[in-house]
This record gives sequence, C-alpha cells and structure tokens, in this order.
Amino acid sequence: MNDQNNELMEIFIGMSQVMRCCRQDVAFCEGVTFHQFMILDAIVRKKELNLADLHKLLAVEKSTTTRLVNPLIQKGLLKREQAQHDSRAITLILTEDGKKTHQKVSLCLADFFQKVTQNIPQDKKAQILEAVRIFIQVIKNSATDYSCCK
Amino acid sequence: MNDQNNELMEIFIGMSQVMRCCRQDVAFCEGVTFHQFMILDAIVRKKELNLADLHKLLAVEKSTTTRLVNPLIQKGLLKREQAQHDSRAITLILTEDGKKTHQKVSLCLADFFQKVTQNIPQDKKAQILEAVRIFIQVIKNSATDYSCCK
DNA sequence: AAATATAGTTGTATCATACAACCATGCAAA
DNA sequence: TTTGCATGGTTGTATGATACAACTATATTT
Repeated sequence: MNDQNNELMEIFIGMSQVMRCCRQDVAFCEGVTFHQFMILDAIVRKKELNLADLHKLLAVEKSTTTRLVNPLIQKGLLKREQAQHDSRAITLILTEDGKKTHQKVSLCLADFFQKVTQNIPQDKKAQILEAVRIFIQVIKNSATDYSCCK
Repeated sequence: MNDQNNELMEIFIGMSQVMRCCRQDVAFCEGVTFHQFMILDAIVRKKELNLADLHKLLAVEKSTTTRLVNPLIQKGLLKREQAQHDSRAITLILTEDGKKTHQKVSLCLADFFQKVTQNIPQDKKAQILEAVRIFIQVIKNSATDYSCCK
C-alpha cells in the first residue's frame, strides 16, 4: 500500500472509531440509541416515512429495518399506518410520546453538536463541513459500482 | 434543532451509511471482512501489536477484541505470542498466510481507494483529506468528555 | 507485603444483521 | 383481463458483534 492509500485507510479507521462513539448504546438519553434517534429524526424531517425509504436511509436490509423499528413501536414512540397511495406500504409517524422523546434527545445532542462546533476552527468551519460532505459522497459513488476482486 | 445541527446530523447519517458500505461482509475478498482487514493492517503497520493496543484502535471492549481476533487465529492468519516486556500481554503477529492474505486484500482495496482518489477533485484533494482528518479529531475530542444529559 | 491496576479470557445476554422464503399488492405486457 | 414480474413488508433462522461482569495472572505502587 502506498502512502496515499495508507492515508485513506487511516481515515477509514478514524471514521470507524467515531461512529463507534456515537453508537455506544450507553451514551444515550431517554433509552434511545443514536441509531434509533436517526430513525426518529428522519421521520420528523420528512413528516412521514415508509419503511422502504427508511431502509435506504439506514442502508440496511429491509428485514433489518422492520426489526429496528419494532422496539420503537413497542415503546410507543412510533405508530404504523397504511400509506395512502400504496396499500402495501406502511407509513411511520411519531406518537406524541415520540415527539417528546425526539425533542429531549435533540437537546442532548445539541449539547454535543455545540461542542463539535466550538472545536472546529471558526474560520474554516464551512469549508470543513463541505469537505466532509464531499468526501462522503465520493465514497458512496466509489462503493456503488465497486465489487471486490473483479 | 437548528440548521447547523441538522447539517451535522446529516453528516453523521452519511458517515454511518458509508461505514456500512465498508462493512458489508459480502464486499470482501479472501474471506476477510473490512473490520478484520483493519486488524491485519494494524499489525502490519506496527509490526506487532498487543491486544490492549488493538482494543484502543478498534474502540471496542477488550473482551470483544479477543473475540474479533479469534477467527483470524482460527484461519491461521495470526499468531499469538507472549510479549517480551510484559508476561501478561499477548503480542499478535501475522503468519506467512496472514501476510499473503493481507497483501491480496490490500490489492483489492487499492482498486477501491484508487476510485476514491479519482473521484476527488484533484486540486482539492489534499485539502479535503485534511479537513476530514480534522473533523474526525474534533468529534473524538468532543465525545470524550461528553456524557449525555449531564 | 498489601493494595491496586492492568492484560486477557470466558460466561452470558442482547442487538444488529443478512438471507431466504413467504404473502400481498401493484404494474406492465400479452 | 389475465399472467407474470416487481415492490413493500414480515418472519424464520443463523450468525456476528458487542457489552458487562466475574475471574486469573502478572505488574506497579504504597
């Protein structure tokens, strides 16, 4: 591996570490994991969301989506409803409780995000975030049409 | 959540998606997952590595480290040896097979990394990689002394 | 020497995940 | 319109990753 690749490898390791921080089940409030919060938040943004949209967003298999959503329904944070346009599809919406929980966890996260924001050199902030976005997009593009050893 | 936070949230989602791409068990050669390759590669870089170093690198619990390493030992890619300086510690080293496998997987990955490299606008490459590195570091710093709802 | 810390393993429980098989509905083509 | 394929979801099943707690053995500090 050349230097360039080592550099990329290190970045991947770094990203992996970072994502782990965020995924520590422990590290979350209101009994909600970061991953679960991602689901709640996606629904808040889009107002409503089909499972199909969700499994694209989470980048997991559709069966996994069902199973990730289940505990949130158990806890009464989400409701399932028939989608209007397609009677096969199921639309997820937040319950009142779900909204409250989302709100609370958002506050927690806001603290964290504020810390992040403060730690980024002010003058470079926009530039850094933009660079990260580009990088993410590049990886996605590179990964889609890539299959190993072919 | 304000715009700034939404922005960060989206980046986290993006990173999560990206890391998933990389973790698809399927997507790897020589029967080695990306995660496992990270282990092999770490050992190659450092020549040798204690489990303690490894669980820092992977950012997992020490018991998890043991269990992540096991399958690699089963496959004969790694060997365990007593560390010289500390008789409690175990040093991991690659077997000949391990070296070969690492080599092969490196080649696969090189293809991928090349694609990544090509997809980053040439003139901004150094800048983007640097920005990503900074971002990762910032998150780590922000996460260490952060505990939710306190 | 005693107390404490560190390296690692094993038991146990749980979550995340994929894949395959399946059902129901929608859509397109014959 | 019927037939066939595609899409949205669920459930069965198996496996991997993971944490935490309890434990052993060795180091380090007091």
